[in-house]
Amino acid sequence: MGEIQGPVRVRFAPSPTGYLHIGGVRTALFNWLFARHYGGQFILRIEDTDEKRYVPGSADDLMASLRWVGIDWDEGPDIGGPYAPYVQSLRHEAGIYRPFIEQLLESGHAYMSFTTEEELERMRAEALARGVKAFRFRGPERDWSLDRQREMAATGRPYTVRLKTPTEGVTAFRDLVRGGERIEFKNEELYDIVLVKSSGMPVYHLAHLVDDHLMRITHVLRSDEWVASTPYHVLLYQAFGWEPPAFAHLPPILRQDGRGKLSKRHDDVATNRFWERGYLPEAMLNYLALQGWSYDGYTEIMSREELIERFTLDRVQPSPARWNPEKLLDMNGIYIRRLTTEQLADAIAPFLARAGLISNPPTAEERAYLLQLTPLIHDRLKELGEAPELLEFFFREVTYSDPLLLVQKKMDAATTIAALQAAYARLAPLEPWTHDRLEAELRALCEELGLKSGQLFGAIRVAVTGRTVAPPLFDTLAALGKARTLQRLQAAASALAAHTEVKVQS
RNA sequence: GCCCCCGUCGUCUAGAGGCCAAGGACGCCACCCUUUCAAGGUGGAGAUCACGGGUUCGAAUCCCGUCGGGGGCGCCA
Repeated sequence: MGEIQGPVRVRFAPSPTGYLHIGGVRTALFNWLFARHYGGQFILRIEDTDEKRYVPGSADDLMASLRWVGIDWDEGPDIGGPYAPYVQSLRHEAGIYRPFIEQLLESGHAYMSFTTEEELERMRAEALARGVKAFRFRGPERDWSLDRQREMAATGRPYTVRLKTPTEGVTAFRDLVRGGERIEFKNEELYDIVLVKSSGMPVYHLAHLVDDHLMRITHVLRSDEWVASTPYHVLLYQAFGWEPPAFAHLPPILRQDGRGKLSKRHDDVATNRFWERGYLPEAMLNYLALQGWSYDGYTEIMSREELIERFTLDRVQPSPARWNPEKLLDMNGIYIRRLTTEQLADAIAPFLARAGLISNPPTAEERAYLLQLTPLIHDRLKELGEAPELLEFFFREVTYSDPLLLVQKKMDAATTIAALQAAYARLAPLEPWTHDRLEAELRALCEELGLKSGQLFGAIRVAVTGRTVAPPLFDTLAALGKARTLQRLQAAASALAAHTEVKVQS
């Protein structure tokens, strides 16, 4: 096994049962990278044969999630294609699966099973009670003639169609992720799976396989949890007399604690949550590509194009990866730092608007101001959603919930108030109000007052921003403007005075 | 329970018999830079390559067993 040759067609076939989580995006991504690397096609197909778990709107959400990270498809439910439709319920309505079911019945590879769900349930429970290790159901009808099956069906008894699995021998397939190694199952350990529900709706096993064949899928890259059902698929390909595709089972992404697979219930991993919090799609794409795949021992930051160029199946890891939000966060920071000021400003604008700090879309003045503020937080941002918090004091008045924060090391309320007032006096006449002039004046003031820069600047920082952690001071003052700076110096001094009942000299 | 898959620093990984007294990244710690926080720079702790047997002159790399983890055992996908 080695080189992949010939045209490549792969698909991502999610079921619309809720939000797409990042594990699903990873599976889609590997398929997409594989298709793009070999110049093949990537197909999106919606597998909605489970009427019970269907969640309206989730197909749209899932497509939005894929588009967000930049995954596009060559054929799909929204854009059609030569094998349309790309939604299984629609294909079922169009009668696409019917002849194939008929074929299986005729050839004796499948049979009508009249055992009801309730009976099955009871049998399972009894078997368990008897201490049977594994309940492997094979219906008595598997030995009936097709005519007899049809007669029974004609009486109106509901039935399912089951695959008549062999009871001896082995079924095997090769897996590209494991270097083309053979994975083998004993047929006696299989059971007669349902192919068509009593409602007449085909089940995943049948539908996906017929579709893959009809759509000329060459490689099936899917999550690891499918290896156990692959022998059934192999058996089905044999029953139809079709050439099976190549299989590649991708390692799962485990929860952070390693206990089980990632799930929406336990982990905050719905894809749309990441754009809400301000993750860059490039960062997500890059992070996800590294979950189970690597290029070499040291290259991590790779563009979409580099990923496409470098992605091959032989570098996909068979062992599970583990969800690591800290690594993603770090990577997001890297991608944010690579943005230009303009790009970042435009990226954070919606977040500021949502926080009510600016309008949506921003006015020309707001955008200009934002362009001035963006460099102050550029290196400090890891999620775009943090921007409103970091920038809030530029848009709203500050309050001093704890005035004692104004007091720096080795200072007290009195000296702090004096320092703030001295700063006020020093800056009031300052013209022009620029970074360099502010720095020169305030450094000189440190000398005069006999204060360390940390002390004076710290006090001013809290006075002007209302917080102990903020962007660099002179940039902040310059961006804030003279009027507001002076007003806040005064307000802070008063607040501290009121709080400590120190008398303010006027 | 049965079947299948997997097993290198806490985490993601490099490693395809000698270049490995195991390299990179995240996280962690320290120092430098510095007005706070970041960013950046430098350094550090952290893996007897799950364990035990083989094969071989030589094994993280090959084989077997054990243990551990994960997955599957549905008229869900």
